[in-house]
Amino acid sequence: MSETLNLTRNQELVLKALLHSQGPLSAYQILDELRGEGLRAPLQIYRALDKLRDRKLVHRIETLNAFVACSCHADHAGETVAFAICEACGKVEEFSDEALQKRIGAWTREHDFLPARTTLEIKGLCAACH
Amino acid sequence: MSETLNLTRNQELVLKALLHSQGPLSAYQILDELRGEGLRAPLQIYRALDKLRDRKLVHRIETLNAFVACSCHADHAGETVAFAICEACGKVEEFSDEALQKRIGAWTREHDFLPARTTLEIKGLCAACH
DNA sequence: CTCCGATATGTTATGACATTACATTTATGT
DNA sequence: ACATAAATGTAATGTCATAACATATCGGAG
Ligand SMILES: [Zn+2]
Ligand SMILES: [Zn+2]
Ligand SMILES: [Zn+2]
Ligand SMILES: [Zn+2]
Repeated sequence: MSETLNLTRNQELVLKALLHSQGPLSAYQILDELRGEGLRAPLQIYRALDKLRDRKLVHRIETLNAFVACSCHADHAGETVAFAICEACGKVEEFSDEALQKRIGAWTREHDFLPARTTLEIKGLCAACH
Repeated sequence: MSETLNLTRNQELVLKALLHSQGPLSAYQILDELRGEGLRAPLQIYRALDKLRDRKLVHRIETLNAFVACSCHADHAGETVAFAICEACGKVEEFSDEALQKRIGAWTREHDFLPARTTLEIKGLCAACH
């Protein structure tokens, strides 16, 4: 699977670290996990993350300064991706809500604002934690 | 006006710095503006910001690591506050959309997620910049 | 008024997150 | 084989935020 993605060694290592994690990881946490593989500097992680984010294989959680592997079931074409973040167990659920996007689109049209990227992060307690 | 808010000296200085600014300011930018008033350390700014944020007089823009004075026309009671951020001129428009909140509420109910705080930031170009 | 607890302040040091700059290596297409 | 673009390695630095501790100010109970 990763083979078909033509990832470089560093990119593949970073992606696997995120896939194996239960929750979001900071760049420095990823680095610590990959020191055994020979990675030493933060920049090696950030560069891999940048490429993975370009390809929507990884997302950044702005409110946590951390990263998650994409768990999208559908495609990312033009979608606004949102996250529900449990403050108890740390799990992050990625989702994309059609109606929500429509509402955001309605606001931007009404206010003549040309949107480029939308960040939507909801913090609270997941079903298992309340 | 600020007098009726019973702000301390540092809080009032920080709030005024944000009110006089055209766009969001980082804590360190605020500090630089207030060195003339005798402030020297980042913590003095962060402490004032914390109090101002508690009282919803200031909001943090997560995607910019920066802060803005509240420009809310209505009250903040239970509202989700959102921001439209112009990437050309830097202006930030604060808003609160009832329908949007309803949609977010619908998603969280459907997924049995108990929301605490929502962050919604839209980056793009404002009416004046496109 | 005096004491006391709560809140705010001042200062230094440190921790956490991210990028610049530059040299080197590896992949790709002609 | 060569030229070019992409990726990597490394060190230093920049930016954002908090910990720890000492001091000062405010406000109410006695
Ligand atoms: Zn995704
Ligand atoms: Zn949970
Ligand atoms: Zn506001
Ligand atoms: Zn603009």
